[in-house]
Parts: sequence; structure tokens; C-alpha cells
Amino acid sequence: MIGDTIFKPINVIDLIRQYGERLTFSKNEYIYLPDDKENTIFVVDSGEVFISKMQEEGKELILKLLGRDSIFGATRLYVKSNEYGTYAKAKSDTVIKSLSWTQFNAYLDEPQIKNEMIQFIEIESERYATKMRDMLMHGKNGALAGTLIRLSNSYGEQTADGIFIKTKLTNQELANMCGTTREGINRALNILKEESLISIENKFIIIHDLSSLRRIIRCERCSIEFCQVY
Amino acid sequence: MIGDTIFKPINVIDLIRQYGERLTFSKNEYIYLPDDKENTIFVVDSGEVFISKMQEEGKELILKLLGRDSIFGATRLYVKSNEYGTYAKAKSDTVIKSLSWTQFNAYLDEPQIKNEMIQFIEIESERYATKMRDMLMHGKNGALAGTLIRLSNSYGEQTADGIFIKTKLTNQELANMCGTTREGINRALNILKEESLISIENKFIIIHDLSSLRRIIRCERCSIEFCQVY
DNA sequence: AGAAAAAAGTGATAAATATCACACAACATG
DNA sequence: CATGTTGTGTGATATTTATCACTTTTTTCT
Repeated sequence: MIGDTIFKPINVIDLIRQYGERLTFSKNEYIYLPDDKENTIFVVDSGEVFISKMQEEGKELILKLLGRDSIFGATRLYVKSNEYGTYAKAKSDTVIKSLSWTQFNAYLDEPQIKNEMIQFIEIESERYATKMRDMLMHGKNGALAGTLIRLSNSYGEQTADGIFIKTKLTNQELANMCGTTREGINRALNILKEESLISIENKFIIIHDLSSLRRIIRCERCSIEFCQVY
Repeated sequence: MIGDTIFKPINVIDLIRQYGERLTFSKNEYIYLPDDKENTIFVVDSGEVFISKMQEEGKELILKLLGRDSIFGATRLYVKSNEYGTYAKAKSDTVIKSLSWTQFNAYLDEPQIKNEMIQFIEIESERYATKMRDMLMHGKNGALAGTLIRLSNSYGEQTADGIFIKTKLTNQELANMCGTTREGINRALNILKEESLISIENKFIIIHDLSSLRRIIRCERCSIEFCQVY
């Protein structure tokens, strides 16, 4: 992360790590499907996980890209719609810890645990609202700019050369995060490269001019906490 | 609403009604601005309120259209970003009740109140996630179809003629809900009229063929609870 | 290392959206 | 009821985005 520390539900993470079952998934494996019974809470140990909204005809919308310490799955205290509604897929070989909701539920009496869960949901909601604007108001270039900014907040590392994004993403994956096409992303990235806003080295994106990216979506008062890819 | 009853935080609503201050706003008045200090929770008594994300150059993205019994404002238990981030504007002449966060906070010890607030936030988050997909994956027609479906769930009344949407919306307002232009909405509505999916009578929209609207955004397993305009 | 698979790049074209510039209708109000 | 004001409808045009059909490059896997 650049600068600010952001909220992390450390007690919840510890709890799942301590009592949860260790599971491994290889690249592209599904961790849960939209109509699976929503009865497990997960935390990422290593690797990366996409949370997506399903869409037939091969299309998908990636809502989140999770890394170590992200919690996901049954994260709702009361709203039990029975199904997850989303699906989770391992982006790379991944180790996660999983705890059944029934087991986790027993710890919700502890104020610290419950409070962290509430904060988690509140932040999630704020992030969606912010993202909605970025994705809808400035065309597909705006969606890409917004995604790159979020990536820099979540996976960016400041280097002499610029902000190095510590995760490789294919054009198709970026397209699915932006709700657009692979070809469109390819062209848009190439334009950003020509304009020297970014460069790509060994498939890793480096952001050289964050302010110009921000200008695309007219984001000045950008909140680091609410502008994340997870 | 059509069918299902949906979640309503009745105890919270009663609380704000009982102890809150009555405020009136006339059409187009702002109730709060994005950088106002987030220190008041509101409930709508009568009239309608838009919650929007700001955008200079006159553009705005309407996130919610609230009616009687909707709560808004400082609805976060822990995440106090100090500013609202959104603005609230009276769509029509409106009466609301407002309670300072400090006062409201004292009642959060009551489990019923706290639980309702948590549920409210959880549902809000689910609604945003669902909306994101509808708005991003099927172009501007999809955004309009999604908006009309949400309007029918929130403000629809089944009549012999179809689903009557009990609130008047200008093309500009619909455009701001969809992240598109007034002209675009105008043409899209006219096409839907030609195809007899909807008709407009005395400025009120009537939906004749909800299934066809759903087909535009490929929504079969549509959840009434998560598909609302508030 | 070589073959197969996956991802990236690109031109041509079609389709969707936005923009501009008005005409016209409806509505509110003094 | 005359008159601004606000909202609607629409053509013409520009811009953006998606689609198709490939080629080339990069990665993966024996």
C-alpha cells in the first residue's frame, strides 16, 4: 500500500486462521459457486482470489481481487440469502483457511469480532458506491483508470520508477474488472503507455503518473480506504 | 411493492420519528452536501429524496431514490469518514425527521436497533453489487432496464394494465440514475414503448412486460430484496 | 527444446452512445 | 391567459465501444 494504513479485521483473520481448515486451490479452480449454500467464511493465506458476479455466455464481472488476509464468503451477520450470489475463483495457486459459519457464529458474541465484521461490511458498501461512479461516469477509459488506481492502492509499491503493481493481470482479467472487452483494454493500455502514464515491464504494470489517471475520472478527494480492489 | 415483503428497520424508523426533529425541504433543495460533517441520521416521512454521488460539470450519478420510511445520512456504525461523500436532494417537497448521531448512538446498545442497522448495511452492500453488474454488463439499455426493474420493485403497483410506477421521473433523472444522457434515455424509452414493453401515461411509467426487461440484463433469479432503487 | 496453448496486438467494420442544435410541448405562475 | 421555464422529441454528426478475423508473441508443458 501507498501511505495510509487501511482497515484490517485482524481478530477475525486470526480466528479463522486458528480454527479454520486449510484448503488449497490451483489456478483457475473455483472455491465456491453462486448457488452454493452460503455457509463458510474464508481468509486468504497466500495466492489471489477473484470474486465475480456470474454472467452466462462466458462473460463475468470481477468485483474484487483478494490477496493475503482478505476475508470472503459468508461475511454477512444477518442477511442469509442462502446462496453466495457471487463466485470465487483462484487467480493463482492459492492457500486459504475456511471456517463453517456455524463455528464462526459462536464467536460473534465477542464484541471485537462482531465490530470488525460490521466495519468490514460498512467499508465494502462504501467501496461499491465509489466504484459505481468511477465505472459509470467516464466511459471505459474511466473504468480502466479507476481500476488501475484501485490496483495501485491495493497492490502498489512505490519505487523510483513509479508505482509497481505487484500482481500480474491479463488483458482479459482487466476487461472483466472493467466490464469491457479484451481488445478494448489492450488498445486503452497501449494509449496509456504512449502517453507515459504507465508502462508494462515483464507483464507487471507500473504507474508513472497517478494524477493524470485520477484526472480521467475527476477524482481529487480520493479516499484510499474506499478505493481498493478488494 | 410486488409480492414479497422486504426488510424494513422498523425500530430504527420509530426511534428517529419519535425523538427526531421535523424538517421540511422544498423540491430540489439539498438536505446535505458531500462535505458536510456526517453527524445526522434521517428518515423520510413524506416526499422523495435522491442520494447522489457528486460530479462537477453538472453531472451526477443518482445512487438511490428514497421514499417514506427510508433511512439515510449517517447510517454507519463505525466507519466515520467525517463527510457524507454523497449528497441528498429533495426530489419533491419533502418532510423528514432527523436525529443527531450522538443521540442515536445512545440507542445502539439496544440489540434490536443495532441489529437492524447491521442488516440495513448488509442489504445496501448486496444491492450495490447486484446493481454494478446490471449497469456495467449490458450497455446503456441494460442500465435502463435494470433501473426500470428496480423502480417496479420499489415503487411499482400491479394494475390490470401492468405495473404502475408511482413516481414521476424526468428523462434527465432517469439518465442520472443510469449514468447516461437525457437524449439517450429519451430514445431508449421510445423504443421500449414501440415494443410495448412499457407505456407512459400522464408522465407515469407503466411496465407491461417485465420478463422482456429482465431478458435485456439476463436476470432470471432476480432477488426482490436486492433489486431496489433505495 | 519444441509443440501446443494462451495471451497480446491490430486492422476493418459495425453498433452503440454522446453531442449539438434546435423545434415543440407542457407546466407553473404572476 | 400570456409568458417564462422546464421538459421532451429528433435529426445530423462525432466519438466511443464492440465485434470479427486474423497474426504474432509469450507462456506452458512434456
